[in-house]
Amino acid sequence: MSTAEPEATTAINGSLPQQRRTYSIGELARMFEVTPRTIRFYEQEGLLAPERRGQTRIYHEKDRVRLKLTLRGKRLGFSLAEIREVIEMYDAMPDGNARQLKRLLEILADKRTNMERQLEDIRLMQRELDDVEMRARDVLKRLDQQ
Amino acid sequence: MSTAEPEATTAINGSLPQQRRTYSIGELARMFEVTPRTIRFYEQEGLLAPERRGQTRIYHEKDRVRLKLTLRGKRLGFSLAEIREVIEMYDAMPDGNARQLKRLLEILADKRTNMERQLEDIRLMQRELDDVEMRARDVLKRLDQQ
DNA sequence: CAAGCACTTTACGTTAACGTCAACGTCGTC
DNA sequence: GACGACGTTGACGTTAACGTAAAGTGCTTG
Repeated sequence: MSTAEPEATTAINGSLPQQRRTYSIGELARMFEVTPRTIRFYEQEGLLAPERRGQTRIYHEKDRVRLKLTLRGKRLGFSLAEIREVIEMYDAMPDGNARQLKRLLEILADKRTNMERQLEDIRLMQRELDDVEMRARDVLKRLDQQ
Repeated sequence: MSTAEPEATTAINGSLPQQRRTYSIGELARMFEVTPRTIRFYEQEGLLAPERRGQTRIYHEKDRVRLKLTLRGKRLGFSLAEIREVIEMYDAMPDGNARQLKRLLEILADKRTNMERQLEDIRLMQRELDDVEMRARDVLKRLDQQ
């Protein structure tokens, strides 16, 4: 459970007209505080598909956004396989058939209930933390008074 | 990411005066939709410490609450080691020295920022889902019209 | 041109969190 | 008293998500 994420983005394809900014694997790795190994692994798992210049990988905005979404998904406890499933369906959307699209909507609904669940969990967990903290402060105060 | 959790509880020690309800490992496993193996594993990792009647494990309310908190923690992406750390410190609280208590408060603060992070992630993720769903419905509608 | 740096692939290693299987004990009951 | 349901302890297997090490490519900089 780390702590990194540059700026905000809107949709899954952060497609402002044509920012011709590209990134090397090292740059991207530093941006998100992961190792290049991790990024290559995500590619191997079908989560990224960067351009190639010869051997070397070239990452565009699209790839950066995908990586960001992937890491966010991970922090929320999704497996890479689950994340890939959504990404793949999203990519297949334009020419997706009705059955596929409906399947996508199902998955999305699923993720949604998952999010709701987590919200509830977080609220409950925050209460526990409140409770434990109160007691700890209490004991501390008593120690001070002696 | 499963879906189970019986009723609500207040503090880490759901200590209503004396509910003399106990549970077998199988009962507990069914309640929370985990396997007995999982529960034994949590014990081995120091997250549970049930009473023993001969060979057999006897679980009380306290154990049930711990298990619940453990599973909730897991859903929020905490490792078993992290969860144990909090539980251990909580147990050591009554006679904990100041240093330990302050360390506990630090950990709690840490978990808190973590929760905040997750809340933000969830909000962002929900927007992505909104976005993807909209587009999917859009494509579907177009397919219907043809 | 040698050194250094960033990149590449291949392949084996590692950790967490269980699953699975064997081999056994202990009830209640048919 | 055999059977089934439930419990027990090992011990080994498995999966996801990388880490790590080896060995090579390609640029550019002193």
